[in-house]
Formats: sequence, C-alpha cells, structure tokens
Amino acid sequence: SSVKRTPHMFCKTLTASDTSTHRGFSVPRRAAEDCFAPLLYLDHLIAKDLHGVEWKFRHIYRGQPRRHLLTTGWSIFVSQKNLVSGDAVLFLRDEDGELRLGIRRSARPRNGLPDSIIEKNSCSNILSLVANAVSTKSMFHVFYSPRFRMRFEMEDSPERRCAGVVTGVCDLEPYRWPNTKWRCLLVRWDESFVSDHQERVSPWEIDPSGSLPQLSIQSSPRPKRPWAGLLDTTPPGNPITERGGFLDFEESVRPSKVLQGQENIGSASPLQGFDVMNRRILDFAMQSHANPILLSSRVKDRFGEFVDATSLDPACSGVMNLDRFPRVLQGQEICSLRSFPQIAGFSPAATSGKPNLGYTDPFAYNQANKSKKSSVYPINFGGETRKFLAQKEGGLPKNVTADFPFKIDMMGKQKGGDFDMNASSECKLFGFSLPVETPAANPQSSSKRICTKVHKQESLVGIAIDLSRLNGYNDLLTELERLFNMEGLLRDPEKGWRILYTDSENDMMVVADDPWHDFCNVVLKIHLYTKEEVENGNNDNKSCLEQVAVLMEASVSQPDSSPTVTRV
Amino acid sequence: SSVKRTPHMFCKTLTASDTSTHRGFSVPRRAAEDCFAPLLYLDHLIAKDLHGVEWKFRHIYRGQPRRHLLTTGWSIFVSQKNLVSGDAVLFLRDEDGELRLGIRRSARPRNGLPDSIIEKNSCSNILSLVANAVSTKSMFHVFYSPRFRMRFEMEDSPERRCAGVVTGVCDLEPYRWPNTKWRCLLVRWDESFVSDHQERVSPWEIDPSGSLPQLSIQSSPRPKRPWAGLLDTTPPGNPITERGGFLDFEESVRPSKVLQGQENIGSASPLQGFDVMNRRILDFAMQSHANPILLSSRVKDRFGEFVDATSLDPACSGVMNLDRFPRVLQGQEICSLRSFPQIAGFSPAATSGKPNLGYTDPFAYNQANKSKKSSVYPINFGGETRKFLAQKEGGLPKNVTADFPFKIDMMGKQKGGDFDMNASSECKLFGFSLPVETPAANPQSSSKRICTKVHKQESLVGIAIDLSRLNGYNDLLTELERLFNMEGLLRDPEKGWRILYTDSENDMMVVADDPWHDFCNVVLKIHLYTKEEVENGNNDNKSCLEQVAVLMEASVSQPDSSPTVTRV
DNA sequence: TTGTCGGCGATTCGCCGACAA
DNA sequence: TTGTCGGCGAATCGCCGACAA
Repeated sequence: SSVKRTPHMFCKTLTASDTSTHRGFSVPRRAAEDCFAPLLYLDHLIAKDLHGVEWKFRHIYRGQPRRHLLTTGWSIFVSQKNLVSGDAVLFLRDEDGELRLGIRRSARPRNGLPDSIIEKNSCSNILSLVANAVSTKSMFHVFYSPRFRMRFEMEDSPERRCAGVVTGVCDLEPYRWPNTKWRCLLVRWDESFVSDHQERVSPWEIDPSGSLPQLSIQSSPRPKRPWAGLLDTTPPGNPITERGGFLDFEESVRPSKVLQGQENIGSASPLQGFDVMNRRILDFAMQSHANPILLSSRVKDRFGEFVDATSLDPACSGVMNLDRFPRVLQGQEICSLRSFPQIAGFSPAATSGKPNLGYTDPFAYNQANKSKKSSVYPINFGGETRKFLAQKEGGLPKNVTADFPFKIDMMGKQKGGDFDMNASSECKLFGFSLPVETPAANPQSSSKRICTKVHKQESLVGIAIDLSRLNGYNDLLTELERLFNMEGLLRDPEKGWRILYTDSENDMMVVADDPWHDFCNVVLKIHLYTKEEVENGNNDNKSCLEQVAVLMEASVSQPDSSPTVTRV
Repeated sequence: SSVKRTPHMFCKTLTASDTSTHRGFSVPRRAAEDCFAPLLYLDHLIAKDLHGVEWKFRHIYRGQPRRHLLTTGWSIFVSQKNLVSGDAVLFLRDEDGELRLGIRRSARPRNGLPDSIIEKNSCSNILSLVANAVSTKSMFHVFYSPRFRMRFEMEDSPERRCAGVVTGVCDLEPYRWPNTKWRCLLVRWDESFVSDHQERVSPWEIDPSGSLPQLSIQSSPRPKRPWAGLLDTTPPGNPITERGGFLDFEESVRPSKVLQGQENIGSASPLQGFDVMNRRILDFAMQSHANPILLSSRVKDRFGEFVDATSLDPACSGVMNLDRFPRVLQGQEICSLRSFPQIAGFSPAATSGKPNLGYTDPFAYNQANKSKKSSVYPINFGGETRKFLAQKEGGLPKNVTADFPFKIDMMGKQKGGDFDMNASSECKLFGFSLPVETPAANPQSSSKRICTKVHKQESLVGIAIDLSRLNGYNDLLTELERLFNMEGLLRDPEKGWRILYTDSENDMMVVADDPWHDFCNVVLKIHLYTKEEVENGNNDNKSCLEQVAVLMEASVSQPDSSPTVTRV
C-alpha cells in the first residue's frame, strides 16, 4: 500500500568477457552511476542474491578509457552460479543502499532435438475447437507435453542430465496408496542411455526448462590440460560420452529461467482475447498460497522447491511444478520498477501475489534456432498466470498441437452467461478428476492410472492399454494380439510367446494366475517375451560386474545413521 | 545358479596424498598386481562406476622405489566425486577384464555439535520401561531425533548444506489437504543462518547422515587467492560467513557412506535379545514392495530416491526415508568376496533380504571423537531390520534419551501369550495413526493381493497361486508341481527340492511346519530351491555376486527391498 | 561506451624422484 | 611397501591498459 521508493537497478546480459575467467565484469557506465552511485567510493560492493547469500565484488574504476569493473569475487560468482555468456545479471539497490543481485539464464537451443515434438496445428484451429467445446458444453482437451530436464546426481557420481518429454501423469503409489491425489509424471527420455530408465518421475525432480545449455562450457570441474583426448576416447556405444565426451559433465546446471528479461513482458495484449478466454475456460481452482515475493526471498533451493510444490494444490503439483519458475523483470536497461507499466497494468490475476508460472515452450528451442524473438502471453490457469511463448509475428503459438499428451479434459457448464468452472464442472487431468475449486469435492477420486503399459520384448516403445475396459484375461489376450499385430500368437502357448507382468513389488510374474481384479490392481507393466527369453532369464547377458554394480548401487549411502533410541 | 568367477578387487582408503591435487593415486602393490594384473601393460585404465560412467586414469609405474600410480584423470575423479582423505575407493575387475570402480565415503565427525542431543539414559532402563508397557498393555513411546543434513542447491546458487535435528512430523498441507497421510518433517537447524529458514522439510530432501564433513576442504570452487579477507570481512551477524568465510560453500557434498567397511558388520549377536524383543514390540507393519535387485538396477539417483520414498507407506515415509542408506563392503584389503565369514553367519533377521536401515547415531560423532569403534546391532523394526549403533563396550547405546522427539506411540495388546500388534493394536506417529497393516491377516486390505507369489530358484519370473483355494499343503504341492511342470518332484524329498517361504517377518522358513492356516496368514512368498541350495546356506555354491548381495542386503538399508534375494 | 585482446605476474596443477615410516 | 615432501615445468587465473567497434 505504501509506495516504496524506486529502487535503482540494471540488468546486463553477460558477454564472453564478463564470464571469462580471464576477465572481470564490465559495469555499464550509466548503470554503475545510477545503481551503484552511492557505493562507488567503495573498493568493493556487497550484494545479496535471492537466497540471502552475500556476494562480494571488488570494484575498480580503471582502463583507458576508464570504466567500472568488478574484478575479484566476480569469477567466483560466475562459476558458482554457473553463468555463461548470454545469461544476465541484475543489480538492484534499494533505498537503504543495500544491493540485491539476481541472475537470469538464457535459454539455449539444444542440438539435435527430436523433431517429433514439433507440431503444426494452427492455433486458430485449436481455439475454434475449444470455443466449440465450450459452447456445446462438451469436453475439450488441452495437450501439453513440456520438455524437461532432470539431473542425476549422487554423492558419488558426476552430474548427469537427461532431457525428455512429459507424456503423462500417473499415480504415485497406486497400490500402496490407492486414493492419493499425488501424481508422478510419465516421461519419455530423449536418450535411452539407461536401459531400464525410469518412466515415472517425481515432478519435484524435473527441471521444466526445455531448452538446454549451449555447448559453451563454463562450469568448473573439467580436465585442465587435455590429456591426449584421454577423456574423449570412450568407445562408442556409451551413450553418456556419445553426446560429446565430457559434455554431460560439463553441461552447466541451467535449469530454468529466472529474471527473464529478453521477452517483452508487457505484450500481453495481442492475445488478450485468448488470454481472457482461457482464463475463464481453464479456471479450475488452484489456489496458491505463497506470495511469490515472499517465497523468493526465502532460501529457494530444494527446500524452496518443496515449499513451492506444497504451496500448490498437490493434486495439481504434477502440472504446477513444471513451471515453478517465474519469468520476471525486463532488463537490459536501467530502469526503476515503476518504469514497467506492464507490471502495474497486469491483470489482478497476474498481480494477485501469486507466482507467475512461466511455461517453457516445448518448441522454444525451435524458435531460438530460428532466431525469432518470442513474446510471453500470460494465461490465467486457475489463479496462476501462466505464460505461453508465442512467436511474436504469429500472435499465437503456431505449434500448439493435438498430440501434446499432457491432456486436460474439461467439462464445462455455463452458469448464466458466464462460464463457470467452479459450480459443477469437471476437470480431469489424464482422466483424474482435479479438484474444481472445491478441494474436498471429490475425495474419492479414482487414482489409478487408466492405462497399463505393454512392452514387447526389449522394445523401447510400449503401448498402453486400459485394463479397466477389459473384462478379463480373454479380453486382454485379444487386445494384446490386436495391438501388437500378433493375432493368434499370444493365445496359443505353442506359438512360443509368454505374457509376463511386473507387479507392484517389481516382481516379474506370469500373467493369468491371479484373479483378474487382483491382476489389474497390481500390474505395473505387461511384457511380451518369447519362451526362450523367459527361460533363459535376462541375467545371462549381464556380466558379473554389472551385477555387482547393481548391488553396490543399492548399497550406496550412508548408514551411519543413528541408533534409535527408545524411551518412555 | 551358475557360479561366477570371483572378481579381483581391492579397496583403499584414500590418503592425503591420494586426494591432493598435487599428487596422484598410489596403488597398493599387491592390489595392482592382483586387480590390475592384465591391464598393467596399458598406460591407462578405464573403469566404470556404478552409474556406468567411465573414468580414465593414466597408469604409470614409477618412483623410487617403483610403485603403481594413477596420475592423469585421477584428480578429476577425486574432485568430481568430491573425495577427501578417509574416503575409500574400490576397484573390481571381472572375468572380462573390465574394471569397475566404486567409492565409499567415510563418516566424518562434526565439530562443535550441540550437546543437547547427548543423552544419558541407560538402555536397560528403556527396555524395562518398554517391557513394562507391553506387559501392562499400556502405551510406550519411541523417541527418535535423527540428525540429518540437507543440501540447498538451486540453479543459481552455490551449494550449501545445513544440518539439523528432526524434531517432529507435521502435516504436509494442513489447510489445502486436511486428510492427507503425507507428512513433512519438522526440523531444528543447527544454524539459523537464514532467518526465515524453513522448519518444515520434505523427508525426501534430507540426508539422514548425521555425521558431517570435516573441515578438510577439498571441493572445487573456492577463492584461489585470499583477497585481503574480502570474503571474510562480512560484518558479524551474517551467519553465512560467521562460520568461517567460505566454509558453507566449500563444504563438500558428502552425503553418505558408500561401501562402508570400517565397522564390524558381523557383530549382530550381542544385542540379539534386544533385537528379538523389539522385533515383536515394534512390529507395526510396513511392507516393502520393490525387489531390490530390480530396483537398484535402475539409475538410483534422485530419481531412485523418489522411488525409494514412494515404495514405502507414505504415512511412514517421514521415518523410513531417514535411513535409506546402507553400509556395505569391507575394504582395505585385497579380497574375494567370499572371504567375509560374517556373511554366512548373519542371523536370519539380518540376512533375510530385508533392508537394514541404518540409523544415524546422533552421538556417533562423539564416539568417533573418542576413537571408539562401534558395532551395529540390527533391530527388527516392523519388517525392516534397523541397525542401532552402540558402543561396543557398552553393549547398548548409552545415550538413549528422553528428548528424542521422534515419537511413536504404541498401544499394544496381547493375544494369548504373544504380543500381537496386528490384532487390535494401534500405532501412532506423532499422533497420527499409522496403518498397522497385517498383510496376511487382513485379506481384504486393499493392498494385499489374493495370490501368493512363487519363485523357483533364481528365476526372474514368478507365478502366483491363490492359497485360499487350496485346502492344505497337499493341495499346495500339487498346485506347485503343476504350475512349474515339476510333477512328482516336489512331493518326493528324494528328488532334491525344497519348498521355502518368506514370512511376514521376512524370515525364510521351511514350508510344512506351521498349521496350514497359520502358514497362509504369514506367507509372503514361496520359493523353490534344490536341496543343495538350501543346505549350502554358507553360500559356497553361490557366486561372489550373490554373496555380495547377501552382504549388502544384510548391512544395507534399503527401503525398497523385498525378500527375494536371500536364500537360506 | 564497452567488448575483446595480449601482456604478464601470481597461483595452482600435476608429474617426478627422494626419502622415510 | 607406500605416504609425504620439495622441485619444477606447465597450465590457468586474473589484473592491467590498449585498441577498436
């Protein structure tokens, strides 16, 4: 309510020199004079980042011509924050002369992305479909298949990152906890470098940023002196190194966009119609508790992520956590906050103190490749303003598609002339009812993932079937034979095929012994193998060491935990 | 079934020289000659770690006197893995000449731990109190206040670690989601370096290891040249730097023990009485589903942790996840795996293939400071064997305390002469009822399936049978013979087959001693083995890998495990 | 105004044998 | 047998003004 004095701030996109270990940070003159003014007599500056961590930089005015530079301390900051050129840093001085420091990472295109996620449906088409669905009170779908990255990191391993596409949502613990609203994400990985790679991922663990770092390497541990390609000569076939030697290790942790500023955040208007429309249409309740400002002033680390996640409706966390990260603050210029008319002009929904969740456009990498600037269009998504990247010239995302598998089914009914999701409408995410404004509305919502995956042999590609639509094993056989074009093969044991399944205990079992209902309850995945494969077991092709490795992996960690202590 | 050749391996605790950036890794002579023998003509070695990542080391035989050294590549490994002296590295060569590489981190005492968690109550006192509570069917409490660490890591911040004590459990989302069984942990931090530091923590995010790294600094980003105390001159009051400049940033990520071997893992017996007692007293049901082998064959990273967590009853995850981490593999010598006599000698409880959850001794640092060796005592904790550290000479932990706030209220009633948690007892964790599931006794329970799984030998594929449709052991034999095409083989002991089962306590038992009804109630899984397999309980006919498995199982805390691994 | 370059001293990395425990 | 030391060359860090875009 009380208007604070305008803080002085500036944002600079880091140059190669800025991020070089060889050089320091060159402070734009006017920025320094505005933002650092009262501090310039000091030989060093102290700035706090969002986490309250203080960073100290030696400041010096030197060079010919003279310029302001941050030297000592800067490279530590750069390496700790893992900044590369293209990223941006933001300084902000408040009325007390205290400096704040933020960074924004640039989205970098990823090389060699699969084309499959590039889609071509036109937006108007989608809009008309949605509009039609709304008008006819029928269901429409929103597909969204966000790209993400995930970081594999163990205490004893270098960091690895994988990328993939979210393909759906499933129960967290269908058997142990049948009615949970918690979900995990089903993902498809770009690489199958680990054969038995998880398909179920915690939304908390993924990094929603679809864009991956450039191959510009800046992060710390790397071979200092290239030793005759020692580290690059790994035989092909190791997918880790296949992607380019140490790249996986050297790829920076560059999860998400923070303090994004390259986009014109004010340009919400071109899509205003779409925005408003979707705001209503997609307005299933998702209350967010945390004030984003307050939130970001906390330690916003894993911890913060936890808070973020839990501050959202858990039922939606699968979605919500895909885009925890706000895109904020225009930069590249000296400006006071109030110089952003857009901010003040934001719709109440956008400024209501809720986090603005920035979706990473699944095809943003494509745009980036095309060097097209993109705009951000906020769409109210149940109390959360989400932003969709759209090609500036297109007005609407062109690539919105029918097969983005992140599917939200919505049954809308109109209340009066107004579309009202809150009253009696239904909102489903992958078949699961989402709480529509009345959190406790449907406590008995079904929790089982509708479809069960079927894998034929070692095929990477599975097919999902909906067991609930089948009446028994006979149906199952028929369906499997149909899906895999194996008519007659599965039903007749003489044909040599065996149908196994992995149960909720991860045991491999033969299909057909359990009562159908039990089977449906415990089956995780169905496998089709030949008789020989079953009889030979799958172990034979594993070396002794691999098995040890497996075992050791199981043993990794720290036991030195403590004695429980019992006491009355 | 097929006996694999013993791999050659060695484990070395890293010295200061080994971990210095200034020097390389000195390979113990005999180790090199045994383990590296066929590789020593090479100028470099390639070893894969548990995650399949390959590490390349230049190997050279030099010095006066000559010795084997790993030079180039080693320091990268050390820094990537964040190894410090005291940690151990394990090399293992399989029959194919392929090298595997594992690490084990040592537990390091933490300086200046608050004294508050050092307690003095004697254990016998506790035991008598518990015994009294049981006999009078009154409530007793289990207090447990495990130390933990948590890692703060954001894409734009340096890594930080904090330690604290779990003080309780609370609702995840009391307002949003009133009836959830999910809990988060309440913690008290050792340091209040962030004023608005969270007190609620996800159990998934904490690291149960109570011991913290020494101040021996080895990790990468640090100020190379101390710049006039630039980074240390932060005004007092900033708790970040108060602890010693960059310590927070320099503290390595040293979460857990891997391949731990300093403890005497075989000494389970001294506490056997306590063990047995607690097994009954604390026997609230906690089923573990996942087959550890299958599970651990996955990428067991954050991801894996997710799986770990969810494979547990969510209501208990707050507890269970505190001690995911195992203690494994004796080291410091060249050895074949079968040179561990303890393996065979383990008590059934310890070797039953259940996760042995290693608690972090809140006062372990104290023991370490006193250079006292500690023994590990397994205590069955509801289907999970947990290990209690106790001072060897004390027999029982002396420091059991009154203010361990992790409280489990248990109301026990006796059924006949036997304490039976399953019948009508109640188990609360911080006031929340824990599901006292009795898998066998309560067939309607949603998670219990009708059928019992049968596994033949090491076969990966199991078959399920419905015991309830059988009238007794005779039927069972008939059915088993039919299912496995073993007509006549099982019924006749002369044919050499033995039928075992895993009971609800995860003990491996011979089928046919219990009354049929009892058997049906407690059986978890049925196993078919040959006589030889059963009789050679010392694992002599098992491959080294299986022995490792048993060893690890015995000493490893693995929440997601199931009983399949252990053979009698 | 500011991005990048080369210079160059300081620091660290990392390979070596010496030496001793 | 092996842990640690000092030596020392190579690589990198990081501060500087020059220069030009």
